[in-house]
Amino acid sequence: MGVTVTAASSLSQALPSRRRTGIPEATVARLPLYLRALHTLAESGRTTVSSEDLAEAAGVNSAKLRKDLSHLGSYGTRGVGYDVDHLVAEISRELGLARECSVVLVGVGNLGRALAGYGGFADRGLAIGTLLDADHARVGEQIEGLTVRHLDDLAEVVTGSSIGVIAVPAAAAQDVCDRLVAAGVTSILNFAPTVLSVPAHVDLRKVDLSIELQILAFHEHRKARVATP
Amino acid sequence: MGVTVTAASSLSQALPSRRRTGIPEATVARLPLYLRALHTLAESGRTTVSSEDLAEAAGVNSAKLRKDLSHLGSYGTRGVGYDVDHLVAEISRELGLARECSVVLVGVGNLGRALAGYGGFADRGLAIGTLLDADHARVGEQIEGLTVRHLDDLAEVVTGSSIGVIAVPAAAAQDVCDRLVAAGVTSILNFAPTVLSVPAHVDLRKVDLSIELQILAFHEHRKARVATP
DNA sequence: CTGACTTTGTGCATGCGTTCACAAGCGCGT
DNA sequence: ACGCGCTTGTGAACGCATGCACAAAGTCAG
Repeated sequence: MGVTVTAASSLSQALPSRRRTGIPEATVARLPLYLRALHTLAESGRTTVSSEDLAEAAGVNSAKLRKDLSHLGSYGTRGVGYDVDHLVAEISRELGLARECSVVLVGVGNLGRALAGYGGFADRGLAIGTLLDADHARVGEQIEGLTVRHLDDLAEVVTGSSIGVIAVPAAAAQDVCDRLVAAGVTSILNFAPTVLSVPAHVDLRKVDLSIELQILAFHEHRKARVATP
Repeated sequence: MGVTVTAASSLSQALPSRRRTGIPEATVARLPLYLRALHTLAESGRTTVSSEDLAEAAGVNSAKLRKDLSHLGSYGTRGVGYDVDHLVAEISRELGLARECSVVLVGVGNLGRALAGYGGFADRGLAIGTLLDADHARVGEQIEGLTVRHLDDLAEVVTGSSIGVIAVPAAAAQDVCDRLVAAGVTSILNFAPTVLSVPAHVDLRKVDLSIELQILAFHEHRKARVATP
């Protein structure tokens, strides 16, 4: 207890974990953290930052931070630290945030709306590009500056490399998933509480909003159990 | 590619990972997965299930599943499999879902509303108990059968072991967090894209909705890069 | 120019998690 | 009763990730 845990990933299905790039999966999972911390620092006027300070801002160990950054290359200056802007650029480049990687969000219920407006998304570079919904009543609605289009328009909005985000009820998730795949999407992020199946060439990740809460409940339960054995 | 990754946790700050209980943190993170799969199976009428089948339903390796379950005890029958209902009961008990662990959700914006109605939460046992918001205009509103109360009522709704969920804008998160701590909450789940600081005795976990998307972008980027070197 | 201080980058050891592979155990048909 | 086949539970090996501790490298003052 008393330890801040940043939940984020790597309950992986054990991908060889470092597929071809020399960058470990665990490091990739932390890069977004560093990126956000760097943006915050940049806004407060910092131009350089030491691994110690950046690590604290991101909530990780400084040794881990340095090792993570070393996988990208040697972008620090000994005795000084890292140049904030330069590091932002390098991490963004590595994550592929510079390219216009269009994100298609399906489902503009509460969760979809929340995602569209999530502060963390637009960390310069990776913003939701299209909103779709199967409900005709919602088509035409304006959300965060975007107009909701119908799911049937999917084929028109999918470009070369698109990422699909599923934020629909569990019952509709597999159908939406299939349509995304049919439209040529090869990377899908699923927020619906269901296990989806996709062809072998598609990358599927899943975010379950309730898992972290249940983990927390476990610890709370354990605490109570230790107190009264 | 073509591998389904279930994102869920354990980018921990390296807690000794197995604090006192004999149950590894990685296993705890997967128990909710099994629980959901079991509920689905139960609804479709299955009474027993083999590790192979359950593993597929949950999207994990069968060996991993067996090892995970073995940490709870020997609840399987060799040659047959596991009794679905019994296993549900055991996992729920272990996670502390049986106790009425009241969950207090602060912030009923889009994200808060999405959480309140999230299909996965109410997997029998762990439901949101209270909705709070700092905006007087939202107080009194009915959401998912609950009435929104004002944040100032915090002290009245916090019971013995409560879990606090923060679903407010980043700028307000630290303030809400402090108020939760002051009210005696010792387990907090943060959905706001900010690093929060808490006293040593408080358990803080963080869910960042954008991280998974950025990881996916990385893989998509890498795929594109390999294709055109 | 030199020397002392600061901070990066990394070799190494340790521990956790995953996976394989198999023995132990249980039910069922005969 | 008894063996056959199926499934669990686990011992052991491997690999990844983490964290320590230090050498390399650069800055800044004088």
